[in-house]
Amino acid sequence: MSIEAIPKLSTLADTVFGQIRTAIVKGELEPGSKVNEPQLSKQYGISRGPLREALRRLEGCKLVEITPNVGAKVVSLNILQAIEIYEVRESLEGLACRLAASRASAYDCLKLRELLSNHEIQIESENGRLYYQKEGDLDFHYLIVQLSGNSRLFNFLCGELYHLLRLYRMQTSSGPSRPEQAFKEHHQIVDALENKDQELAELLMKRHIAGAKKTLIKQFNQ
Amino acid sequence: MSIEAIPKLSTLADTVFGQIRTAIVKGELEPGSKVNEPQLSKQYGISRGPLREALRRLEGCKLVEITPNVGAKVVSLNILQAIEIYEVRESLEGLACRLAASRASAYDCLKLRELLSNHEIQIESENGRLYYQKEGDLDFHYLIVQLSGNSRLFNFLCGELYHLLRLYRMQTSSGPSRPEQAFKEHHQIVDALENKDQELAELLMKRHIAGAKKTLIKQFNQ
DNA sequence: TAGTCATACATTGTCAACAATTATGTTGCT
DNA sequence: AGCAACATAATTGTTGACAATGTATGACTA
Repeated sequence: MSIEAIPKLSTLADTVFGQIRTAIVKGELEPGSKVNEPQLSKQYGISRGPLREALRRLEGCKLVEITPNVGAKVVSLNILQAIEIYEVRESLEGLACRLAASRASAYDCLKLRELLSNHEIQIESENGRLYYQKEGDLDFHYLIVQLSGNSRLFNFLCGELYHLLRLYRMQTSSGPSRPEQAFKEHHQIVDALENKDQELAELLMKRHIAGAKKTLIKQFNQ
Repeated sequence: MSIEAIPKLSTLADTVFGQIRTAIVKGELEPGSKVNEPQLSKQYGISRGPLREALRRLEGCKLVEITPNVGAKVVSLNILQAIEIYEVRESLEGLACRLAASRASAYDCLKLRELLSNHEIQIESENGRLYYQKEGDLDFHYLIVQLSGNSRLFNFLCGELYHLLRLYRMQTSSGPSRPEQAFKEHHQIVDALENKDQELAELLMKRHIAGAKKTLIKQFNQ
């Protein structure tokens, strides 16, 4: 009984949805640029049908904006929209962190520490810092949202908001800077989780994101 | 220069998206039931292409679940999922209310009072109470979210979560009960908005929704 | 030269047919 | 009777063609 070659698990529209989402978040599709259906469908080797379905899903994720009879264009975020995202983040991740505090096991906390250790190592190397700024930061938040156990929360944050965040960071070529500070705050948050201190966990996470928002605004104002 | 008959403002997929969404929320499409594409497309007088695009949008709103090679089925919410929604609501509407408190004008507050007055009148009549339980309740929350000025918040709450809420209420044929209590709390919230008391506004809204959640759970446990 | 109008082109919207997969029902066997 | 394997039907996935709409080009007029 060997492992059979998995024939096809998902549909064309779904796989291309993921591919285009990655392309947008990585900046391979320029923010604000118009999407040409025949061109893209040729590029991905599919017909326009599945492509349009993928675009509809991307519309739902707010990664493209579709205007009837005109077409889809890749979304472009300005500072105001980024601030809106951070406001929502602050609220929801605060909630996620509070819920996580009430549910996280010792093992979960260990896993978080491991993650942070890896980050620390990577911070100390120069290109590691780059990595941390680029993606690693979100890993931590991703895990906590998972620990919250609220699937609605998870879907919205990890399936939508984080991608928009990545897009904005890419667009402005600005990672979450202040890695040392963030690193300390992350550890404080795990402390609170270990103690199952829900209120403190929520407060620390909200403050953590509020701080990131301030840095964001400061960076913009110069 | 008379008003011309507006030829066609949106696409078929978009209009049908709205129609099906209404049908789902009203219960005309039974929760948990499978969606038959040929049948639905015939029913709405369109072909399967636009219908599938509409279904993809509904998938984004979490109103249908699509399984590859199997099809879409109308979502069905259990009590646990409803609680998850209320948790997210509590957090986000708290935020919305705080933001609204910092932005709402005297005129905005007047409008809110008017809305509540109309509700009060309708509460006193018997079928009015029914109305209030069914939809009217959300009008108030809808307006406050609008006043928050955060479009990301607005899109998520009013474009997604409230529809799911309506679906659950319909599914369990249980409106938000406790209308008198809710009515009082609504007025308290407007008081806070008028005083531009952000913290109080947030606290009251969160407590308001937390109370609704408790009622929800109590109703379920009997 | 600027503005507008008409024509031609490109792109999006829609459809119906075909291919691939899943669900259904029947037959034959133990 | 119950189960397995096959054949059939129904449904989903995908495609290419056609229709409708928007966009760009260029000629014509003031």
